[in-house]
Amino acid sequence: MARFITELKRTHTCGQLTKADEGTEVVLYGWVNNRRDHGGAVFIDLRDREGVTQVVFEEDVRPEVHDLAGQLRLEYCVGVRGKVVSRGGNANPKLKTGEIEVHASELEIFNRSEPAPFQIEDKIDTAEEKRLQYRYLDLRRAPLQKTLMTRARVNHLTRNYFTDQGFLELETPFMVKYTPGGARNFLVPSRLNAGKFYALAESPQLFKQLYMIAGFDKYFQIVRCFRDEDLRLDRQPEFTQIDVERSFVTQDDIFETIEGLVCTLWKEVLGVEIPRPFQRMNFDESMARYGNDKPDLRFGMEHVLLTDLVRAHDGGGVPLLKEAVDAKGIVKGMVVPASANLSRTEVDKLEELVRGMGSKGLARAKVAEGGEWTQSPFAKTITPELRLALTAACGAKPGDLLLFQFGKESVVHTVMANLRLHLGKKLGLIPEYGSGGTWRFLWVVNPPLFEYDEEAKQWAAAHHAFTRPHDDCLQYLESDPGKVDCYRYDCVLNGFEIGGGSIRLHDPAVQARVFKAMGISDEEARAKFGFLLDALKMGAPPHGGIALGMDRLVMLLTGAESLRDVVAWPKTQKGTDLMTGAPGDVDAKQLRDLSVKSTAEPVKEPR
RNA sequence: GGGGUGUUAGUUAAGUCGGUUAUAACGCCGGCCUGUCACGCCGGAGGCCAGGGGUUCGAGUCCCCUACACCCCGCCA
Repeated sequence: MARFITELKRTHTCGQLTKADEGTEVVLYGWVNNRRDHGGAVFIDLRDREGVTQVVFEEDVRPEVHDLAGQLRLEYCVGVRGKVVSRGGNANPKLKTGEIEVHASELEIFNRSEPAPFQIEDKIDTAEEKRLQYRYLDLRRAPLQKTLMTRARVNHLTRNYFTDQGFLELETPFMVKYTPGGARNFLVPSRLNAGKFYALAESPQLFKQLYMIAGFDKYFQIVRCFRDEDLRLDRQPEFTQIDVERSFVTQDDIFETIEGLVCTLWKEVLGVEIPRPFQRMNFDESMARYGNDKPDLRFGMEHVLLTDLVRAHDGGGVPLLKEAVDAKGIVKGMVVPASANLSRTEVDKLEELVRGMGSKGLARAKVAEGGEWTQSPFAKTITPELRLALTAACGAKPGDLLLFQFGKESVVHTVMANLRLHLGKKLGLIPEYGSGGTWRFLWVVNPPLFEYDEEAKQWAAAHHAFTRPHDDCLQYLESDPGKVDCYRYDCVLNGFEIGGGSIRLHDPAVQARVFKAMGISDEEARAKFGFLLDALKMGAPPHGGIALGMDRLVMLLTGAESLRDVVAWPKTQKGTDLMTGAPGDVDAKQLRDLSVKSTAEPVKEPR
């Protein structure tokens, strides 16, 4: 008998064989996906990353091979040699290779498998905790195999796209100097410099700008970034960005580059043509209509800003509304169509939801025939004039339900944005993945450069301090910083921010004014960003760029519901790796070498 | 830092008003079976009900604490 692996090389994958291969002698390698032992004949579904092929072991052909096949169990790793035979009337239409099967003449068990902690199936109910603990088994499942293969394809397509257009793939350091502002950094103690720390790069931002200054005018990188912030469904502590920077460009040039990439990905991976150019929306408009800067445009239920109306009616007899506008808060409303037919209990549940997000409550009103409000805390006190004006402004018809939020601007926006998304999902307004026409790309543009930090009583960079203000706003830098818009842009898809970037500030004089507006002294600026400020004075070209969240792109391309489903080895919500146990303890000597001492209380071990 | 949900055989779940031996399916072990593909049939093993404390004659079930996981707010230039 010939030997597997050394002599018998794999001839086909398990997703490959068809009727056309009938009569061919083949060698397959893979895992036992399922077995059906009929005594005289053993059926095995053999699985590799390409698919599943049925293998048959018959008693009267090779008794010793049949006997060995009888020992096979789920997830055994095996090699099989045999002949491709048509299944005739026994074809399985559910299987890509269902028209044929392999009649085995040789079998080798490379490795047996203990019973797996969960069964390796496409659809699985096993708790994610258990799946993450045995991630290498979870990754054997077809949906995750497919996702990671898509991910590899995205990497490949991205490299080709940029390389073909003359971009250089250049690397940047992960271990960098800590710079304040922005995301919290992971820190790495320096053994050779006691008491000093590297930071893990939260993005290649400054280095890619320095590449521009160095003259590498078209740069890209598929790069890991690290942020020590609290995690979410769509946030991991280490994640991958498609990072891009160009010199001598406008915002529109960046948009063209990125739209080209995204359209290539959607065409090649999904076969979908995305219309260009992408829709654009001003930041202010997005906040007003959707409550955030990453609106999901796949459904309506837009917000209506009612602040001016309420102020014009001086609260309309409702003390809470008057208080809100008097305190410089805002008022927003939203219409839930009559067809939604929400019960009293369901609306109470919504109220619970918004309380969890910092809201004091959920004011509501059901519009009756004739414009009366019912089921509303405002119904008795509100003036008819304001009531009719609000109903009209929201475009509500009899039977519709009005929902209101009022008070502090940021809370109202957040609560209303989440309420809209929640209702969109609950009422089935969001088309399912793959149903077509569901890719709503959007550029959110022209946000303010600064936002006011209430605690510090100080204007601060809304994104980062190196974003270029609009030229026609420069006059307000000193007098009214809140009025300064900038060349910052976010690429949004179906409610996810898939990328963000800006045209950078390359003019040292304007840079100095921006720092001044933020109350950053020359010395402070020098201490924090000295090397970049120096570089900007050395013939820095006009430049700008963007970073796309690669994991999120793959998530959207594959219809995955969580970032953890598109990252091979993800962390839990507390940033731990359930498989390896990271982060772990280190011994006292290691800490001494690093001049590091932990102040953490020893963890009480449960006994 | 805050709010919420959950934790019962290897896995997924059921478990009534607090009541005496904690069920089922799949998987696992043994046996039978040549056309199955969610194969079938017969038999079997498998549990500190997350951990700790309390209430009670009696706790999987009620209360408190802790751990872990998940979702959200804050945070994420």
